[in-house]
Amino acid sequence: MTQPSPDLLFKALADPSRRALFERLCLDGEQTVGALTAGAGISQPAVSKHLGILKQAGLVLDRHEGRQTHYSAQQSALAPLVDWTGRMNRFWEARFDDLEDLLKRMDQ
Amino acid sequence: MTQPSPDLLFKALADPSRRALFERLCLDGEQTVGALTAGAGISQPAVSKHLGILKQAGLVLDRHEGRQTHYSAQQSALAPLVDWTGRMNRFWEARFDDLEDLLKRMDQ
DNA sequence: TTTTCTCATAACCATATAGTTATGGATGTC
DNA sequence: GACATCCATAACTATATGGTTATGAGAAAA
Repeated sequence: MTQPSPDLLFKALADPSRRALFERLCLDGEQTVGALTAGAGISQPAVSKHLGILKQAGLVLDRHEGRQTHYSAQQSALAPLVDWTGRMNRFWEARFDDLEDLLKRMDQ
Repeated sequence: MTQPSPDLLFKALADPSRRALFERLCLDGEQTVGALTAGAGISQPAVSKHLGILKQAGLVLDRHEGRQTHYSAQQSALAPLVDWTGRMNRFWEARFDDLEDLLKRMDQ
């Protein structure tokens, strides 16, 4: 199971409809396409397409049961996002530490 | 100073060129447009446009000095992103806790 | 079997987006 | 003043994207 690229994740989550679908799956748990379509303000094919993109990004899992498909959030797929923001902030902290060191040295 | 919306942030960071610019500002610190253009594989106007979008999302600050503009990363703007991923994961943990509770109760 | 239901895909359209070249304004240099 | 440099904006183009309606495949119901 390879890590999804941050690029795929950012792109998948950049769209408000997709983010709303993902959030709903996170908050309310597994849902069928029909249920998700009911809540979203868009057509069923649009929902299916969005779910396909979320799935490709590793953000959701699908489970077929009879004639309906259940989707659920795969929150662990957010890991690369957390890593990325962490990396960006780590450098901020590092440079902040540098600044602190500098100020300390200037104090002495 | 109002929090930038997750939507603006996700959209701003969804583009690889913009993310590369932001990463570079995070890692290497303040840069002029010229310096950034040198590294990026795109034209100077393209870089300027991307920087404009990053600025609108609150991700970068600009500082004018003579005829050049220096851009720097505003990492604190990532806060809404961290919050969002946190919220999505909190619910995961909550439901995980529920599962644990359930298993414990089943054990007794 | 026939019909109905659920979802995915196809085909299409309008708009958004990311890039380009051209240009101009402001600032520094000669 | 004349020229060069740095950046932003304008105008344009090609492609990507998000939506639609139409349709079809597969499973359940009749």
